[in-house]
Amino acid sequence: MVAITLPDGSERKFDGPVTGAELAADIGPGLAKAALAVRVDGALKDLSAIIETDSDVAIITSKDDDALELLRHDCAHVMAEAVKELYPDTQVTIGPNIENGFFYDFARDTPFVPDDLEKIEARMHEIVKRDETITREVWDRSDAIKFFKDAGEHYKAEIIEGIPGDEEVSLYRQGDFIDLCRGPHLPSTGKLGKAFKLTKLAGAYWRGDSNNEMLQRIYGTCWADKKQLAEYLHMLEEAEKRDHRRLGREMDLFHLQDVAIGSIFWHPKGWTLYRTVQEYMRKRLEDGGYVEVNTPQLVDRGLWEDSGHWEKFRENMFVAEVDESRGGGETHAEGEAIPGAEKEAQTKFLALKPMNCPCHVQIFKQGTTSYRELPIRMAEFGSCHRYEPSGALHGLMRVRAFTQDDAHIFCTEDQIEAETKTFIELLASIYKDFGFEDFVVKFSDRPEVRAGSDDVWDRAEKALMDATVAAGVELVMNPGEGAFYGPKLEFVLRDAIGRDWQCGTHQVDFVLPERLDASYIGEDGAKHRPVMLHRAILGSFERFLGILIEHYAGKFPLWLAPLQIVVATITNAADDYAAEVMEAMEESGLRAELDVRNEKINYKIREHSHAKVPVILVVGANEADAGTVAMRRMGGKDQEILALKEAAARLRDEAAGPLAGG
RNA sequence: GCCGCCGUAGCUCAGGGGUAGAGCGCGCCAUUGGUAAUGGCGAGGUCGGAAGUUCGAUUCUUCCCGGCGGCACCA
Repeated sequence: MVAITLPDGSERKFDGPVTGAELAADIGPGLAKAALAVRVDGALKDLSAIIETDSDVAIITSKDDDALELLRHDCAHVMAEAVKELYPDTQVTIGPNIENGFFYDFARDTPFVPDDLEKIEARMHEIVKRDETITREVWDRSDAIKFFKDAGEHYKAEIIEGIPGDEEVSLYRQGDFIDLCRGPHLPSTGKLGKAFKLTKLAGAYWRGDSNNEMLQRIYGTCWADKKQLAEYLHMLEEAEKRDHRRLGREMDLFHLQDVAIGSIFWHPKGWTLYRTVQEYMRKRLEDGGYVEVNTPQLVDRGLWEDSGHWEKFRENMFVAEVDESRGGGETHAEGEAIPGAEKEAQTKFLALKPMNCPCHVQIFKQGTTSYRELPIRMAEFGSCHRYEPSGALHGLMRVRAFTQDDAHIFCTEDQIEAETKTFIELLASIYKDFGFEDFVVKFSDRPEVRAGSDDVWDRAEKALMDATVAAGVELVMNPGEGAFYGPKLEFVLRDAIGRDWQCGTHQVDFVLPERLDASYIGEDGAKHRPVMLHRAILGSFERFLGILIEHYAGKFPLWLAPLQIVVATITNAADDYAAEVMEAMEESGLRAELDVRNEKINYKIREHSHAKVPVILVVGANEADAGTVAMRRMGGKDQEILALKEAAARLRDEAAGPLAGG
């Protein structure tokens, strides 16, 4: 006797073991048809799975959230089947689900081209139409390895060899296609439906290691019905419109150019935005007890050797070679011959700083520091250069020249927790001011290769963890991803199309103070090592502004908008009054422009709306007579008639932004 | 750095072995118009760069540069 409890609490009894399919049929023919899989005591299983003991069981249909996982994974299998049919010389490797879809990696001598995607997709629809039964088989491991090796599927064989000995080796068969898979799967390919689309083609290294061969990856998206698919595709299109690279051009904020790859040319409007954010940050740091410093761009190799960067970070550094015996002080790229410098050359290497920390330690080391002075929170809007791999460059998000809102907190070990908590609170408050209520915090703990004793790591990790809990922040664990010198927190924001970017960071460092011999005088009169906390909130201005542009889709709140107000006239008769309005705005410290062109008001509204100017003050003869303005907000249809004085006061208050009153 | 795709006017894109075209934008003229497209005229391109094939290359081939999407990288 097997008793099945359904989600609604009702119970069904069977004489013996029963499959999910039988259970569904027992409940009703409609459900039997719609059933895709079962959840038995919390675990998702095939519809054909035999339930032998009393269990809580839910029948999964396409309406369940779980169904998407099944559909997407089946979609990957159907794609692999299609690929094997069309291109038999292809080897299949792995094909997991990802957010919104799936991918499958294939090994093939000739790479796929975009046209192939259409053919594969068409074949996938055929396979769905064939409605092939999907069956699960458990194989003997060595039989499975032999089977795949004989079939020329060396990657699959390698995967099976890696499966732990106590695990079952299960294969799923649909038509002539058979694949190693943990499952579960749909009962047949027909259940997949039509709501899928292959989206992109990419190279990907076998097992994610760049030393391995590159495979061909095909990405796809898959949904429960066509409506969901259409919605998703539409969302992608909309997201593209808020791409910061596109808005940067459309809104005349910045540009990139071959002559300085990976560096930003900031235009007046973009630079206004940048400065607004920077001035805001400066104020918040000041209030937060930071002192601001500025340190050199070009720093002698010796310091980088001492700090360890020359050894660990050399590949990412821009290095200039200088012959100091020459009067001109010319610099040359490393390796380039210096003309006429065979003799007497006194060559020196200088590097553009990729980080600010070693320089900050130099400031810390000037004179002596008492324990009474700690913590010292030393901030710098530090310009850094890193030679990033060409394939990594991405608009403002990944550049070779950037400015961090960097700071190093020199403190005692006892102060780590409190400083961390204070930092997280400051960060959350700042993110909130920029409109980011949600962000992901990752905790990266000790990596395999690390400096410092386990005891020190225990304490550092505990301090970070305790501080995070105290700050009420939820963590995602990122095991083994800490820096070699200490654990770190990463604060991650998301761009318009769902790509994650690390912005804020907070790292505990016991190593650099040691390497650069930083010390303070303790209560006992003896020298002690300070701990360094490396921390940034925005991360880099470039990346953060990229995220900010996408977050607001260019429609900035008043305090951030590069151009806040346009005063637009209806007729020339209002020109003089418009100039008065303009003056009132400027006196209120607002960034305003006057538009007295001989154009229709429709034309002006449309143009400034496209430019995403938050406020348009329309003035015509009526307003001039009454001493008012007609205020129109970005995106709104209605207008508000206000006395000029009141409009100026209200806009001034609003434009003060989050720093208002401070 | 690796794989694939792409590079034609300021922008979006069409075209194609005989030195190029649209829309928007831009300029000029007319229009003084009450809240998201007024009308007319006009300017603007070494078709990413370098070689090669050809009588002739923007078009075909090769290499280089850059961009895009991934992968790898990301103190």
